[in-house]
Amino acid sequence: MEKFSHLYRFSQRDMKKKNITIHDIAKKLDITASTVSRALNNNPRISASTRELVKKTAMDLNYQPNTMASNLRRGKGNTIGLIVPRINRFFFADTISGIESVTTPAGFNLIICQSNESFAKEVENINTLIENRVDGIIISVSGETRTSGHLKKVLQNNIPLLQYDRVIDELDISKVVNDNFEGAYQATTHLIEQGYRKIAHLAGPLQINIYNERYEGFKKALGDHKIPFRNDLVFKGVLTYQFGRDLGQKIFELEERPDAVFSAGDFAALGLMEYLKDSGLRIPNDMAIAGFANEQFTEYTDPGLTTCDQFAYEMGSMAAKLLLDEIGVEEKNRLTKTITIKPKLIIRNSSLRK
Amino acid sequence: MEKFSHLYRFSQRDMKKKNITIHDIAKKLDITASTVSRALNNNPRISASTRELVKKTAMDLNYQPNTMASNLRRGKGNTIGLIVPRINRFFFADTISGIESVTTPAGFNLIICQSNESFAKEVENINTLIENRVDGIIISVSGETRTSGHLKKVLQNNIPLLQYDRVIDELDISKVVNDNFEGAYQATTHLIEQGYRKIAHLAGPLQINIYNERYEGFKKALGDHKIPFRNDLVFKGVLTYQFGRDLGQKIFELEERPDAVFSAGDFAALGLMEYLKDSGLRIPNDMAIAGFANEQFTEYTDPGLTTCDQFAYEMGSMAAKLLLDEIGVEEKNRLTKTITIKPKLIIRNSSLRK
DNA sequence: TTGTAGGCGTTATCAA
DNA sequence: TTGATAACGCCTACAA
Repeated sequence: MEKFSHLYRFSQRDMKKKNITIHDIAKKLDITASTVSRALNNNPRISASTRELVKKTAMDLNYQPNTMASNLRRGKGNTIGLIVPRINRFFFADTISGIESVTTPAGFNLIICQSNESFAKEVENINTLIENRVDGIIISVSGETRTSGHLKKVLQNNIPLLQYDRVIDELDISKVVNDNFEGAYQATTHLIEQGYRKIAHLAGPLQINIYNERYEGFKKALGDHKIPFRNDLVFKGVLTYQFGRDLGQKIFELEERPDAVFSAGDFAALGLMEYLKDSGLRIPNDMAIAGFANEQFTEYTDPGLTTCDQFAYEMGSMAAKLLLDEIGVEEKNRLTKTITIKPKLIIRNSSLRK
Repeated sequence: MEKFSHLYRFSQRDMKKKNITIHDIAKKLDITASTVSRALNNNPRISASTRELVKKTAMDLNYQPNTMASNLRRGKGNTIGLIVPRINRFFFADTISGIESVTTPAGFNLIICQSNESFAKEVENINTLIENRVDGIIISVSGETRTSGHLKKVLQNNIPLLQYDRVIDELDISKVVNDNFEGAYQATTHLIEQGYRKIAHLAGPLQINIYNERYEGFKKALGDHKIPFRNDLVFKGVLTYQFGRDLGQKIFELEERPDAVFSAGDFAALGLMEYLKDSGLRIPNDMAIAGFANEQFTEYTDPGLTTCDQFAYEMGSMAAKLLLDEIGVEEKNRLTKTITIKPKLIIRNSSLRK
């Protein structure tokens, strides 16, 4: 019997565990909740003495403000929603880091969702964020996303929306993007300047803007240097390591091999390079290779892989700053801005003729 | 004048833009808000017909449930807080991905904070999450964290807390960890079995549990194979690429060089390997190298780097599942569980004697 | 099956 | 400078 009563006491205590509210503080100090609220929020219309007293009491009672209540009352939650295709891609992880470095100090929470490159999941994510009444949304769209109805819904709900990296162009909203065209142009030009003339291109899905832009930059660079564009040297697919390896075989067996390859992604470039190395070709002497994204590993491959750095962390922090700016401004006064970040060509030995 | 009045209309409309509530739906259908609430929440105590009607009307009116209100009323926000040292480390990015893959389908939002390896920032993060009344917190502590007062505060607030990877041991709470001891033991044993006898160790800060465990595993493996432990072959520091390079020089110039090195981190292992290669040593013939973490690049270095995979994604998803389990259980009935995941030794050419 | 009523904890407005 | 009051939108006993 003894031990049961003891259990009972415990469960009683658990049930009763109530959070301290501003009313508790008010009661203790014999003032009203409004005063407590004002004191805690550093409202100027309050005497310094009560402010201090309230704060001290709050500490003593181990008071924790209830953000949910405050959110409801003020009609906003100081939260930014973020949707990315995948968190564990280095580029996106880096952008997230940059975003967080801005949002948290500014007093915003960051809710992160990943679409896993699925349009349906992205729509779900959007709905969740709208229901949570986030103060703004930053998105880099999934590989499947072609339409923007779900994004328009965000705007209809009067939530500032900002796109970055992968964007849908039909929307009149701010964005932070990489100058993919310029990056591809530079990389291709670099290959040409190194003396390569028969240059192939591994292209990502051209419906995704970034890959299309890189493709166009590639073509432009050829044209500007009077090198005929050859469609048979463009290979399209999802730019994975395996895709690169498979293409390596195809390219290796070509009657008339290209002397250089510009891949719109580093993983495919790597797969390609490894296959060719395994097949006995020397990089870059027999074939030069350049990638895109400056993935972490590109520095450590043998030879080092020439690629384009996208300043991911900076893209993230700029996107966050831009969004916070928009949140602070009346909708009708918002300007549509596009920040384009110029990528930097990182030249390594995979393309450098000795 | 014409255009001003038109502007005025717009601003009027903006001011008035009110969100649809369950009361609006109720009014339109001439029923009460409670009924609407029940219909929307699939409460069984309601007729199928009204349920459908309500849902249809909600759609028509473009109703968005107000999660903040619902949260306040129910006293919980369906939110999980996550604190990691850095989002843009591949290991953590991967764990986050795993966590998200569990929390979102379960209907929880994920608020992510990074401590940037700073204890002060970690304390701030904790406070924010407590104020937000998150339903649970998952944390991997910063490199500076030695005390657990801030974590105890979480428990005092009756918020389930779970540690993973880097943990503070003085707390009686569940955790998901890597078997660092075992991983290090395996890696070292592998080197010994390959015939190496004079094995050095690059150790991380030993105050951080994971590095200490790896250090102990290393020592144990030596002992079990009757190889004397030599303190002068243990090098401590923060395991960056540069640290590895610098140590490469030091080790290269040693009168009596080790014939193998086990590094508690991949980046330092890489720096070391590059320095030694540049100095003309052949890996693994002149010196074998093994790392820890299975960073993405380890597969692509030349030679490939032997390392330990930690199943980061799985660690994340297990941590999330475990936490959600605890959230569903009364505090007094919660069990303290430790899930230890055995790492997998990935043997590559950096340690494989031909 | 539906309605009534009250409150979650906070803050804004008005009044004193 | 402080107090009284109401409302943010939703959910849930309890009543009908």
